[in-house]
Amino acid sequence: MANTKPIKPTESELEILQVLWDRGTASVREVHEELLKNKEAGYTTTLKLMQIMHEKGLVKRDDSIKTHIYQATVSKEKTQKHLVGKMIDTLFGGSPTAMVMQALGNHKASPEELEAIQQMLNNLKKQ
Amino acid sequence: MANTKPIKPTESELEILQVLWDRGTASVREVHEELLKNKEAGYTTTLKLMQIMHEKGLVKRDDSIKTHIYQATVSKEKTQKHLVGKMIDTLFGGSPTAMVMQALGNHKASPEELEAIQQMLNNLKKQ
DNA sequence: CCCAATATACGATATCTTTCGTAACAAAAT
DNA sequence: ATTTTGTTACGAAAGATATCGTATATTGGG
Repeated sequence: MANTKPIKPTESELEILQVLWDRGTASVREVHEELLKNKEAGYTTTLKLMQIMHEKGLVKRDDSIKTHIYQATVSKEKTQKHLVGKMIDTLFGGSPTAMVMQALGNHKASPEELEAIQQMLNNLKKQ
Repeated sequence: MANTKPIKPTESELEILQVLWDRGTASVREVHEELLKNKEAGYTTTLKLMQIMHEKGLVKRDDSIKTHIYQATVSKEKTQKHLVGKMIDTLFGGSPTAMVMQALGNHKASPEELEAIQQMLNNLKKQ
């Protein structure tokens, strides 16, 4: 039942996944253009990365047409959960609270967001 | 003023730093024994890693005696802050709240811990 | 003094990640 | 039809990480 693949996307793969999660589907060109907003990179570099991600099963693609269309096969939520869990283990001694406190203490959140967290806390306490 | 070194310990380096943060100081042997509890590895592997960390400046050491004694030069808090910030950026679109919600939603915390977070939220809202 | 045990140093290797040049091909424009 | 443009495929190389074998030194016990 448990998902047997502990997929650990690399830094670069994560950047690409972000774009795919955002857009649902995208061509290499589209992903590449998006990446260029944040950093320098050659087109074939992006292409190669996406081909490797395809081999690894991180993405699937429709190659029935010339310009292949890619799509993530791993969900954003699952990936977040996995990586956050890992960080809690390796950097916060297994305490999610320690991490939450760290995040709240060092990274500003708006009053609205704080309110949202408040709500969630209340729900958790009720259970 | 700004710290110019963008410290990014690798996975293995982080495991070693954990031990050093915990004990304050430790020899290679001591670190190695600790690592063995969680995974297989050769002694010289640990040694080499710590030597590299020394070159990088992640640790300092007292080598006036035969058995060198190591100590972390980067603080646990700073490292946590840095890596959490990075994760927020690359995986949560820059929203610390999104990350907090994820952490709270997927990783159990005790009522006491929830209370602690509650307190912190209240303080943040006052400001 | 000599040996066994324990350390460090260092180089070699393996693997993973990232980057990019080049070739081949298809489609569109001229 | 020929050229230009845009695309994938592929291989090579650079860089970073991790692992380990071997050599060399130091120390303490016998």
